[in-house]
Parts: sequence; structure tokens; C-alpha cells
Amino acid sequence: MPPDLVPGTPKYYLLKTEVLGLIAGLKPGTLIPTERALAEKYTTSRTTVRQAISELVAEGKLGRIQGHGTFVAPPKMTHVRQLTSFSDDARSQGLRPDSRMLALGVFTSDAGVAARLGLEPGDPVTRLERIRLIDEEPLAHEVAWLPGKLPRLKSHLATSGSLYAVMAEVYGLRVADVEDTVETALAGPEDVRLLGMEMGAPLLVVHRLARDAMGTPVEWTRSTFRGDRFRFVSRVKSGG
Amino acid sequence: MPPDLVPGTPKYYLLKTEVLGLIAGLKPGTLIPTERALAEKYTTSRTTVRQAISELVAEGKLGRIQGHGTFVAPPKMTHVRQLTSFSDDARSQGLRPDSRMLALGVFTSDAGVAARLGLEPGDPVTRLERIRLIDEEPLAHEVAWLPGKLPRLKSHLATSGSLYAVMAEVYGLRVADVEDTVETALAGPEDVRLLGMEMGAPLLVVHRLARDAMGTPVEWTRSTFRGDRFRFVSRVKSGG
DNA sequence: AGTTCAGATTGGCATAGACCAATAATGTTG
DNA sequence: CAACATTATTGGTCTATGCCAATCTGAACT
Repeated sequence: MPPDLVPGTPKYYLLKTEVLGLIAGLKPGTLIPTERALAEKYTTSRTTVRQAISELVAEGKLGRIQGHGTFVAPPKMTHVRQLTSFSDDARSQGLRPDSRMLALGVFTSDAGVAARLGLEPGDPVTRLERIRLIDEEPLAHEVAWLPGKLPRLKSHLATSGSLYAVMAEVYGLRVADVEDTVETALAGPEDVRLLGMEMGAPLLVVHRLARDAMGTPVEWTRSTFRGDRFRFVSRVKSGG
Repeated sequence: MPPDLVPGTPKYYLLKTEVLGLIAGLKPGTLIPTERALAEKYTTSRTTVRQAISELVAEGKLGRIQGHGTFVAPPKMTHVRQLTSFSDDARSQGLRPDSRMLALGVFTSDAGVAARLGLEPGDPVTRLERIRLIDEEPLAHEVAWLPGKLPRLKSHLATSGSLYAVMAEVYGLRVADVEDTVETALAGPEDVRLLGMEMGAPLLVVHRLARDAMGTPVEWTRSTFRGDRFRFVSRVKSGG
């Protein structure tokens, strides 16, 4: 192990840099030594090795499977979020996008949803919950709230696949501008189940409020992205 | 402790929910019981307590100071990132923005910076490194690369404070559109030193490429935000 | 009252070891 | 040969414990 140049740097952090050097240049999927082997090699405890590995996993540099081993992770994918739809964006990058609908229904809005969509609490709203996939891999968990009832949305979605296209062409809801709020969170059991990620790994939580040309809200969405596998891009063009 | 409704949920995660309930409604700054006290109260080990607390700290719900204790963290602040400047944005929200310049100089561009700014490697570029503060608190660490030499930038910045204003008014570099890439990372010793955060806490790393009306790059910036304390908002208006 | 220094308190890091759960490898059996 | 049962391997969780570092407390001393 290289010398501790900055006094006070924890051992697990030094080990982390060590492992980083170890995997530099290795192909994604390559197995690295087991935790027990690393602990012995660097004369430390498995606890310390696990702290180092855990951070590298959280950063998306390593992956691990219980009973199998720890391996070099594939590089992050980029998700471009524009005014256009998820599926069109992905396809334009040469990726294979897909969606799995988990739930679709009409509810009476609570205070939070009503405030965001500019409705009165109790007004009907449509709730659409989906898993977004790219190349068969879960990318995000989305819950979208749309104002009103939107009859036969399910069949329209099955045909088109693109929510924004259906909103515009069938219901006349045209998105003119959006506001994205990005923050971090850590994966809990729900995220682990839906997105197949690690407990405690960082998430990008994106809230989107979309409005039409009149400034009337037409969509309120909460998306949960795997922070270890994806980046998020948003383009802002000035009105001129 | 409430029953383990989902079989297999780790004890540290149950404890996390427990502590969340404990701090619900408490004012920011309120101290919670010590790690040793919590371990005894919930008949578990300090290691498990620390795993639960550490995740709550990473999520920005708790803070802790060695030798002092663990306390309820203040709510996240919102940073709106528009085409306008950091300082104007912050002031419009009633916050007190500030900057500390760490370094300013002219360099010959390496391959990465040259590619992003549309230059040839070796062309001169200006590098500006700053810490962004809101209400005296470090918010972000920024390194900006601007094409060319920009003479007397330092004194101009000292007068105006706003980089975008100086770029436009003095050097004729007008930002017409930007592309932000957001991803997660974990805090290392450098981030801890500059932003005063926890080792291993999640960061929002934002890369911004700004172009003028002709599509010529005028700024390439890497910003590191504290994910536990801030959210990031970007507004996209359609050209129509 | 103010200062200084010693101890107690609290979080930060690390160790050693145990057992569980998922996977892979192996051997056995029909 | 295929299907199944057994065993070994590997990561996941948890315990118990020790020492270090930063902070706070309070007594002793100006």
C-alpha cells in the first residue's frame, strides 16, 4: 500500500484508492479478489474492506452479487431529459427503451398533488406508475400525476407508448415548459425491489412540473433514478 | 421497536425508521440520544446504530459533530440554476449569496477541456476556481474553464461578482443555452475540506456546457454540490 | 472574573469473529 | 444424461470491544 501522504486519512479510504488502481483498465464484469482475500492481502479486517468496497459500489465503480463476487461495473449511461418523451430521447441515442406499467387509476387529489397541479383537494387526478427500462435494465421508477380523468388512457398508451404524445394528441395537454428539481436520496428496500440496486446506494430523485403554454400545470412527476448507473442531462435553450 | 413487517428487513433499517419517527417534529439543532444510548435502548450494537445514523446523515436528515453529538439537520435549501447568474438567482430567493475565489489563472488546455470548448489542445484557457456560499454556508465547489485569456478578469469580477455579467459586458461572451449533466458521487477528503461535509456523503456533481447564440462554447464548468443540504432546480422553457 | 488544565463525554475508526443468504460447484441418483 | 441434493464459496448482517480525536465540563489556580 502507498504511504499515507495526508496524515489522518482513514485506512478504508486508502484501501479504496488502492482498489481503484487495481481495477483501472479492467473490463466491466471482471471479478476482483474476495473481501476475505483483500483483508488478508492488505492486512486489515473484512469490515474495513467492506467499507471501502461499499463506497466504490455506491459510486457505480463496482458491483457485487451475494454468493458470486465483486466485479468491475459498466460505465454510467446518460439519460437526456428534454421536452420530448423518454422513449424518443432514448431511441435517438441508439438505446432500447421500454416501460413496465405498475398501476394506473383515477383518484381524488390530496393537498400536495392538488397544490402542484393547481387544483382543489378532492378534484379527480390520474395516477400513472411505471418502471422505465433501457436495454432491459431498470433505470427509473416514475409516479406521474395528471389533472382530470383521461378516459381510455391505458389503451392509448399501449398503442403509442409515449405519454407526452398521448397527452397532446388525445387530450390536448401540450407541454410548453418544465421545471426539474434534482436531489439525492439513499436506496431503501422499495428501491432495491423495484430497481434492483444496493441498499443505501445514492439515488437521484427528480421532481418534474410540466406546464402548457398558458402556464397551467399538466403533469407532476416524481422519478427515482439509480445514481450508480445513470447520469441525467437537461438542456436549456434561451427563448430568443 | 415496531414489528418487522417485511421479513428480512435488516435491523439497521428498522432502527433508521425508528429514529426518523423520533426526530419527526423536533426543531433543527435538537440533539438526539448518543450512539451508545441508542444501542442500549434498542438492545443492539453501536455498529448497527452507526449504520442507521450514517444513512440518515447522508440523507441530510441528521448532522453530527465529533465530541458534541448528533442533531436534527435543517431542511434542504433549493438552488435554482437558470441562464442567469448564481448570485442573482440566490438574491431573488431572499438568500445571501457569496463567493470565495480559490484560484484564477491562464493555462494551455488539455485534451478534455479543449474538446468541450471546441479548441485545439494547447490553446490558452482561463481557469476559475471558486467556493459558492449561501448564508455563510458552503454550497458548492466550482471549477470553470473559459476559452482564451480574458485579461483583467480578476478586477472585473471583484467589481461585479457575477461571472456571466462580466463575460457578456466585458468580453462579449453571451450565454444563449446550457446543457447540465447531473450525477451522484461520494464525498472524499477534498470535498470534506472544502465543503465541510461528511466523508462518504452523497454529492451532486453538475457539469455545465454553455454556448452562445452561434453554438460556440463559452464556458465549461464542473460544480460539486452538497447533496445532503441542497436541491438543484433547472427550468426549461420551449422556444415557442 | 478569567484562564488553564485534567477528566469525562461523544463521535470516528478499526479489529476479530460469528452466523445467515445467495450462488456456484460437486456429487449422487433415477 | 438429466435432475436433484449436498457442500463450499462469497457477500450481508450483526455483535462485542478497544482506542483515537474533538468537544465540553468543571475544578484549580491565578
